[in-house]
Amino acid sequence: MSSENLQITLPNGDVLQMEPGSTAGDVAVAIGPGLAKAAIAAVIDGATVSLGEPIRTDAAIRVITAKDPEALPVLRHSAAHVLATAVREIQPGAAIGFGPAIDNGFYYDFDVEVPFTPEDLEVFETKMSEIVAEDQMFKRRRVNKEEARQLFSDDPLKLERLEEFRDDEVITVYENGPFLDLCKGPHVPSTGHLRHVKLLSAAGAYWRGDENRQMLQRIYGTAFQKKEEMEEYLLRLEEAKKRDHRLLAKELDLYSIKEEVGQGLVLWHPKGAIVRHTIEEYLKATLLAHDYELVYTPQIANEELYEISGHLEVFEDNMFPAMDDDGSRFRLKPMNCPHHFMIYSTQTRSYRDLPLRFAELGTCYRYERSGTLHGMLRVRCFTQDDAHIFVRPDQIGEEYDRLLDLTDELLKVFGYEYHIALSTRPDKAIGDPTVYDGATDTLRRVLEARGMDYVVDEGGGAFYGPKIDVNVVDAIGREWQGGTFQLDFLMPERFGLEYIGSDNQPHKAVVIHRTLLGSMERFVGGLIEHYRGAFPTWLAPEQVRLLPVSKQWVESTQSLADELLMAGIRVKVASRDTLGYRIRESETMKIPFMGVVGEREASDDTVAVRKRGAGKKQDVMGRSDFISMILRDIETKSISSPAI
RNA sequence: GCUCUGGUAGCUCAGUGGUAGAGCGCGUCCUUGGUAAGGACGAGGUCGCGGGUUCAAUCCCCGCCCAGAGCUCCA
Repeated sequence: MSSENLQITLPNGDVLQMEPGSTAGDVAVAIGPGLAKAAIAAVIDGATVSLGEPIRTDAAIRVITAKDPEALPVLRHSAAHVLATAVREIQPGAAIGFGPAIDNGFYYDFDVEVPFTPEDLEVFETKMSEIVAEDQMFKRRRVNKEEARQLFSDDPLKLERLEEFRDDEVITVYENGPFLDLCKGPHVPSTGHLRHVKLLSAAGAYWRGDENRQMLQRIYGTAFQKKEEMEEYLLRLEEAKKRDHRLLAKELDLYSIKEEVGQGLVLWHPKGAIVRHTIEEYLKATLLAHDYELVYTPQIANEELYEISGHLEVFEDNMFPAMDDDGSRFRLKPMNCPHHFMIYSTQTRSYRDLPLRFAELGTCYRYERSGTLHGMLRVRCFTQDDAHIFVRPDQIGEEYDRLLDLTDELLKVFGYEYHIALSTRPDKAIGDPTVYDGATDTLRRVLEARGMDYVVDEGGGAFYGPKIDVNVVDAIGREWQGGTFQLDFLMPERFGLEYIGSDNQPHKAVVIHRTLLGSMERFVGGLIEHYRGAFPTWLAPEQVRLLPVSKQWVESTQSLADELLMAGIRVKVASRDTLGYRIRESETMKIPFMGVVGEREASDDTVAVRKRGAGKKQDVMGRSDFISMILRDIETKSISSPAI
């Protein structure tokens, strides 16, 4: 064997001569003992592989250590194997499904007779630490299909996957201790690397995500390189639990969902309603200032409308059943667009009229599957901050620019960061691909011109047009679905939405479906979690609570309350129970300002002001100063004070 | 919709094959308070709904309703 050495290019540009048959791990050793020790995996020509992977051709190689972002998924995937090893040790009959790394950890699916309990998870976790302590090597092996069939003869799920391989495809298996898995890898060198692993939950999951197939039992877990990272992640989970809008909303009396009314149907209590009302008023004022026109449309429509739109064909599963009226069939509207199109088509429109922007806080009804309902975030009746913008093709770019301006203006007010995603043409797209792609390029240019960071979801667009999505990032870094600006070439065809051009000929308008906040339900639900229930003053249901030190000072306190009310401030006087009790209650209810009035304050016309979250710290101030301070907070929609 | 878990006072939960408890909240009274829970007494329950087993069911069994976790992340 006298084949030539392999030319290995390292990230710093150095070229290493390696003997044929060398592995990625050998490269790490050749670079230095420190790296060899820290190495977890390697990237060969862009593909992440295990250190045991032989190098076949000249290649660019980068060795991955715990510090590299690629290391975490490798670690977690290996953790999934260790989990499967443990489960198999304890329940040898458990058939194994898939066990990938996922966003925040990993899972492994098992086909077992009896679902796992939390106690099972503890047992598995203990077993896993033993496997980690044994430091079993992850050994990679290439096999052909026939060998693989024999290796996995007891694992029907693996066999099913196996049969999907082409005969010429490379099939690899990974072995650690007693456990063997059909797996493309890569893996860490040995189980000893998995020092911080935790199992989190177990639940059913369909084999291959298909609800027509058998249900497997999925165990979720997570793994980290460092203990502190694990602790931080678990803390974040705790924090998210504390912010759950369903719990906070109960404590703060914002909304409820009653069985007697129906699943997924939100009852807005006075305190929740005032939050929503305040947002809606602000939103409508902002839209009018941005040259939108408000419209109102009914919540039902003749079914024929949805035949024209095509919803009946593609969306019927998500629509409530029809109501019959002497041969006409009516549907609760699942979206507002067809109604808005009908308004557009009441007149012959000129190219000079466009863009036309019809906005409505439109209440829609969708039949969501019961298992997907979730507090205010997924409901069956919701009010959408909806608008349909009718433009000429040459106006698309400018209109998207305006939409991005408006988004920025709104989301800043609520203290949200956001990410932008551009979705491009899918295979199933209708119409002329050059029109679709041309429009997509226009959107891309708008984003580029604004210097915005964005991700591209290739093929993620709807079949009728590309879109830009705005995902908001909340106070603890979670992403929520926010705005979406969807271009539509299809509905103008279906509804004959035209305008007369300067050439005196009719042309098809282009529709932009857009929502900025999404639905009021989801937006307010998200805000509750974002603010942890501590709404900024302009949104707080009760902005000020006034506390007379004793009944003696109720009258003086009430006169201050009257002044606040006159100024348009939401205020309550609380005079029962002890002062300490009332202060505690005000804090619990997350009221932004407390004002205490006793002998001193009553005599010199002041108030002792205590801000939410500020503890004992208080400012004694004149009553008019107090009012103007609160008004300033409301007018500026301040999100920084008082403490959230 | 499917799998699992749960449903007991307005809320959070304990409990038992012999028709039920706590804390908070609520009501009344006492206390008239100076910065995160003053005290006493009291009202409040078809133990989710329907059926079955049993002398007896809130508890055991079956069905249903509702809630929670999960059901995309592909060897």
